[in-house]
Amino acid sequence: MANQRIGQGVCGHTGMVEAVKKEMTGEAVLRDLAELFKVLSDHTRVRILHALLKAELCVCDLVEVLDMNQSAVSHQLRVLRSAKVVKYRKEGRHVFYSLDDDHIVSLLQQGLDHVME
Amino acid sequence: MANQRIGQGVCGHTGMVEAVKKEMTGEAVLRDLAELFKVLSDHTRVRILHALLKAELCVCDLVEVLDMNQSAVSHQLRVLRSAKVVKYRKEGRHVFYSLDDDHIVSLLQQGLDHVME
DNA sequence: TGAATATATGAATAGGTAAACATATGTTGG
DNA sequence: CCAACATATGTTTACCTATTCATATATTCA
Repeated sequence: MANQRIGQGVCGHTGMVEAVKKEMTGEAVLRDLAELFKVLSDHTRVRILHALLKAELCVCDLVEVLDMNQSAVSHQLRVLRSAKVVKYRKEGRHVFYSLDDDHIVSLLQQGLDHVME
Repeated sequence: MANQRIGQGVCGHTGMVEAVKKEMTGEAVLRDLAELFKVLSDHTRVRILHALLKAELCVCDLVEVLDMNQSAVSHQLRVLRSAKVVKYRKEGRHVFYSLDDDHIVSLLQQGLDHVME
C-alpha cells in the first residue's frame, strides 16, 4: 500500500506532496530520531556499544578493550549517558556501564545485520 | 547469558576484557556500522527518508515536502545514494527515489519507536 | 590521613560537514 | 534546434565535534 506512486502527471501536482506532508511525523520526533542516530554514528561510541553488547563493563575495562585514552572514553560515555543509550551502576570507585534497553540492542543488531548482509 | 558479569576482582583482571576482545566484531564492520548511522544522523536526511517511507518521490516533490533549496536536497540525496540507503529510478527528466530495502525501513521504524516510546 | 586508583570534565585544537550560491548536465516539447 | 525544466555538483563558509592534555573529584586501603 505504502511506497507506491498513484499516478504521476506533472511534478508537484499529484496530490502526493500534500498527502505526504499531512502524514508527516512531527518535526520534533524526526529531530530526536536524527539525534539518536547521531549518537550511534561515531566509531568510538559504536565500539563501546558493541563491547557492552557482550558484557557489562567498567570504564577501565573499556579503556583496555578499545585501547584508548581514558579521557576520550569518558567523554564518549557521557554522550551515551546523556542520550540514555547506556545506563551505569557505581560500585566503589568503579562505574559499570551497560546498554540501556532492548531497543538499543535491536538497533545495533539490525544495523550490524545490514552492514554484514 | 550475555551481558552478565562473572566475578569482578581487580579491574582488568577478570578475563572479561580478553573475552570481549576475542568476540569483537571486525573493526571494518564496526566502522561501516558507524558510517551507516552517520548517514541516518542528519535532520534533513531523516526527513527525506521519513517522506520516502510513505511514497516514492522525485526530487522536486522532496523539495516541496521539505521546503528546502533544491541544491541542499540533491546533496543529501547523494549521501543517501552513496550509502545505498536509497535507490533511484529515472523517468524522463525526473528521478524517483525510494528506500533501498526493508532493512532500512526496519531501522527507521525501530528508531522511531524508540524516540516516541 | 595520605597515596594510589578510577572516573569525570574544562579548554584548546584539528578535522569534518551541511547549507547556500553559482553553474553544469541532461531531458522534453515546441 | 532552442527554451524551459529537473537534477547534479564544485566551492565557500560557518558550525560542530572527537581527541588530547591538564586537572578535578571521589573512593579505597594501608
